[in-house]
Amino acid sequence: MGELRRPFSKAIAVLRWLVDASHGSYGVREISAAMNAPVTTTHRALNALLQEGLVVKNDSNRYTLSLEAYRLGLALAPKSPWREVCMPFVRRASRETGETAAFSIFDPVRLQRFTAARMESDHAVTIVDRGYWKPLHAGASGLALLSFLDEATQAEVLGMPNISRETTQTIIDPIELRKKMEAVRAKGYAVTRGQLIAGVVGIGAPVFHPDGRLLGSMYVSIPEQRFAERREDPIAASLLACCSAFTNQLARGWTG
Amino acid sequence: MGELRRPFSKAIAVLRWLVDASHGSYGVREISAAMNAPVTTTHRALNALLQEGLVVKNDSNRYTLSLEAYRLGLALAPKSPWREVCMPFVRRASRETGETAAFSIFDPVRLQRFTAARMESDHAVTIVDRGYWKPLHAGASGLALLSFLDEATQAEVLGMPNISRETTQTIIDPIELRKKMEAVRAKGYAVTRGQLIAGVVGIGAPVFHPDGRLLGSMYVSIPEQRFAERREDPIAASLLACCSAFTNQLARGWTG
DNA sequence: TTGAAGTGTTTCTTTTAGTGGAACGAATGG
DNA sequence: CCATTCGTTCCACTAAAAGAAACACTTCAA
Repeated sequence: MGELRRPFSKAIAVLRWLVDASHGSYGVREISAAMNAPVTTTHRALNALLQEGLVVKNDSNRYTLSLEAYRLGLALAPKSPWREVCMPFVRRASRETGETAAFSIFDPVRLQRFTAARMESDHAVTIVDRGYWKPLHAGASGLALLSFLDEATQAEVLGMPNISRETTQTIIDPIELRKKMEAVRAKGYAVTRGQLIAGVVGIGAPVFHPDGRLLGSMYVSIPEQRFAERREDPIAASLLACCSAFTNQLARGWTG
Repeated sequence: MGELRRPFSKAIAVLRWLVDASHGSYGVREISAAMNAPVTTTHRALNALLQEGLVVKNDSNRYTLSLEAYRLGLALAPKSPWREVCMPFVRRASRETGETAAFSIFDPVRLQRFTAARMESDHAVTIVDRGYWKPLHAGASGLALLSFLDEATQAEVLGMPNISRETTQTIIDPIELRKKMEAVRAKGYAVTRGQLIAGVVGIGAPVFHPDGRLLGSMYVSIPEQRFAERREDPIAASLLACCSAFTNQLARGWTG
């Protein structure tokens, strides 16, 4: 009856869930359900986290991330090798386009991306998202990455089980996706409408490491109402300039 | 010969060490030494972390924090319930005093503090520190907390084994410390010179939760050369105003 | 060229503590 | 007041964590 035993994995899964999904306190059974694990195991994992001071239990026996957990986050965030390097370029892109600009990091292991830095525009209406891992097949930022990967990796991504329909505009057919990717490569950047968030136009371009490997993508998000066709060219030009400036800076001394 | 078995604890210790002490890559034996644990155990812990994607192993078999680890930090930091609440007051204190202002959170379990938010002054010379847990017996921020704790807790702190001499100015004699604390209580804030960092004057005042318990302290750090005696009063006044404004804001609806 | 001293990793037996279904006692609520 | 939740404890079972030692590999000096 003995199932696979990986206490560390279980506890980290709980921690990760609390970090990603959370803002508040949760009961054992609630967490257990999310983990898809027996209550006892989750309870034990929570106790381990409790002992390490990463979660706290309040008066009504519900669990929350602890101050120490937040401290670790606060200590880690500024050390992130990415933020400091990409922030100037994100700022520049936002200033030049007048819209919300951001930089997505590509993870060659997960074959996913996440937004590492973002600069909101001054407009009252801006786009918010929550900075978790995102797929490559949907949205300008993802497609700007996917389209410039090598053939083998592209095939791997297209074959992944989580080619999900994020919105009604998401392309999930491999053939159509390949066609779209071809168009992206031809232009040098990706333009999508509401593929990831309904009502949002995205323009994204790849950022390469000087050694040639794909690092991430810079992108701009614009509410559909505010976007006009004629804005595409100048925005894309500005974005591409930022991307190559980024690569150049990396070339001038940074051993990533 | 079987020692205590706590795989989760070991792995978290390694992770924490990497987060706190690190900016770079480390070998197994190096980490093992820092952990004060057998190489094998550390190796296993690293493998667990590796499997969870929290660390990565580079070509020369050295270990570093992974992108995913940084992502967790980036995801966690902005969610910190502290930053968003205290940031406005830190900004105000910095603006009013013209110096670097910060807010320290008091942890009633660890009986330590750490800096949750900081606003640098515009001067060329500013104070930097690294945001880990700090003791209460040294520096204005710590003393502003220690002095306003209840008698029993104070005794516990003074009896702790880590009453360390941070600089030559640190007071470590319990009797002298009590005298200093008495003075702090009388004034309502703490002024220290170089107790934590040589050449830095600190002025700190306690922040209370509306329900009366001690939350943290706001403090200002000034390079000694730039500090004049006559500046103490206005800075302290500004600080105390910020602190009570903070408490008032908490009273107006925040269920900390 | 050799070998001493590093490194990270694997092997191995012992034994602890993780596993999870079931039972428990305290809240909660219709 | 019983039914249903909750978090927690109990328990036999056994997988995996422990850690000394051997291993494979690189480095570097003699």
